[in-house]
Amino acid sequence: MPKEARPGSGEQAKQYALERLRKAILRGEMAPAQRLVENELAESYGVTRASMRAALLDLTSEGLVERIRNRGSRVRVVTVEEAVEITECRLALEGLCAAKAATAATDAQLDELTGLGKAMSKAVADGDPVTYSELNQDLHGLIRDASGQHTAVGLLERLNAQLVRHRFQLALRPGRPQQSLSEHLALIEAIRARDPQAAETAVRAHLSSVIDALRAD
Amino acid sequence: MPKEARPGSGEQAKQYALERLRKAILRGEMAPAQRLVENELAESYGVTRASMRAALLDLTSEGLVERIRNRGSRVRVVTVEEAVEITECRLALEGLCAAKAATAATDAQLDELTGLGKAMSKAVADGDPVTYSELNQDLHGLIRDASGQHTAVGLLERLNAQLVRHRFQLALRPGRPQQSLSEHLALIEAIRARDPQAAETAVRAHLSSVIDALRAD
DNA sequence: GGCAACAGAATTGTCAACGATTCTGTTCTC
DNA sequence: GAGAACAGAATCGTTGACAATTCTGTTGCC
Repeated sequence: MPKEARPGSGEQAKQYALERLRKAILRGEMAPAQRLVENELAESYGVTRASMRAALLDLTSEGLVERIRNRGSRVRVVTVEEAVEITECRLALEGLCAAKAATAATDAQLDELTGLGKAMSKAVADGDPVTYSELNQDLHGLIRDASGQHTAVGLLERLNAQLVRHRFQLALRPGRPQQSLSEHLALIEAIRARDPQAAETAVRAHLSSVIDALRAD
Repeated sequence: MPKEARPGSGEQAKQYALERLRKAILRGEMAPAQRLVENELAESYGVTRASMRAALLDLTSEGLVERIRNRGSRVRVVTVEEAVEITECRLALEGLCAAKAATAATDAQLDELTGLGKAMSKAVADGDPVTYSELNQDLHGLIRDASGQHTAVGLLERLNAQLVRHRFQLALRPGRPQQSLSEHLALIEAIRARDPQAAETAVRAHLSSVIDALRAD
């Protein structure tokens, strides 16, 4: 059997619907505040309404979907104020991860970091904000993995999912990648030097500047 | 109709079952790793299995319950290592909240803080660890409220829920309340002085000492 | 013409029964 | 006597239908 076949019903139908819908939201295919009708989604994904419902409940607890009793589900809209709050939490948690990563990272991970830094520099030099934004994600992800902080990583993934729209807007702002790059390079250096204190400081500086940029919306 | 009546069925049965079970777990009425059978719980709370099931799913995403496909649900056991990780996240997030609270707290909230500090001193002097532990919770809660950080507060509440058992053990350890008290008083002073930096440092010092105590298990 | 009450449609919430999976204790074979 | 295969029980997963709620467009009244 094909391993990515559509589970018409039964099996892990919920899981399938969950990932499809999550991706759709993260890709911005769903307009903000768009109504999510259980029946429609269930039909379009080829699962039963119960599976779809379960998926929506999951996404609600992930903070991607908002649901009102007897009124249905909507794509959650994150205001700028919320985005700032979320980023402040990221600042605290990623600071922790960066500090841990500075001591816990393997040599192979340090090499990966170095490579990412070069790729990011190149993306900025080439004026390619989309690639840069992706590498940016990879960098933060790598640091999280290297930290070994399972709990913090889980929280951060949830927080990040809620920021897609804002992140996208931010990346396309002129001049933003340049500033972001130098902050990231400083962070990479701190981790490579295995200096937890400096790594945490660098993360905080970086995310503070993100917050400023968000507020300038 | 009585406002806390048992919704024999219908109504918001899931909500009812959810809160009952959550309280039971938080109070430690459920043994660690105890099996949670949907039918049994549903009957004992007077709701249908579907409602109970939904409640269990919610608790799973809150991290209080662990569930294995086709094998059922258990009260999640938090190992010492996890407790340490969770507390490290608390350290980061409560540090943020304390700093914000130092600038955002109202005068009334500062008075409340002062009162709590006195009550805590008294509880320690009286050798009453249970009361002290409750006041401790109140203090952290008050600081969270005063911070106005909606996102961080939500994350912290989830993290804290997972620590009940460890928190309980910690509070009964001889000598622990004394050390904890002085750290808390320093924190209160920092917030009353409206010094964000000092407040964050005080929180970090306090939770670091909690981590040390946890590790000494 | 504007506003409130009302019926119909759309949508979600709940339920009870059926089907699938996993565990457990027993039996059969070597 | 030990291990594997097997049947039975327990439990969870899924489905389809029904009930409750909310929204919407219309009608009647002032």
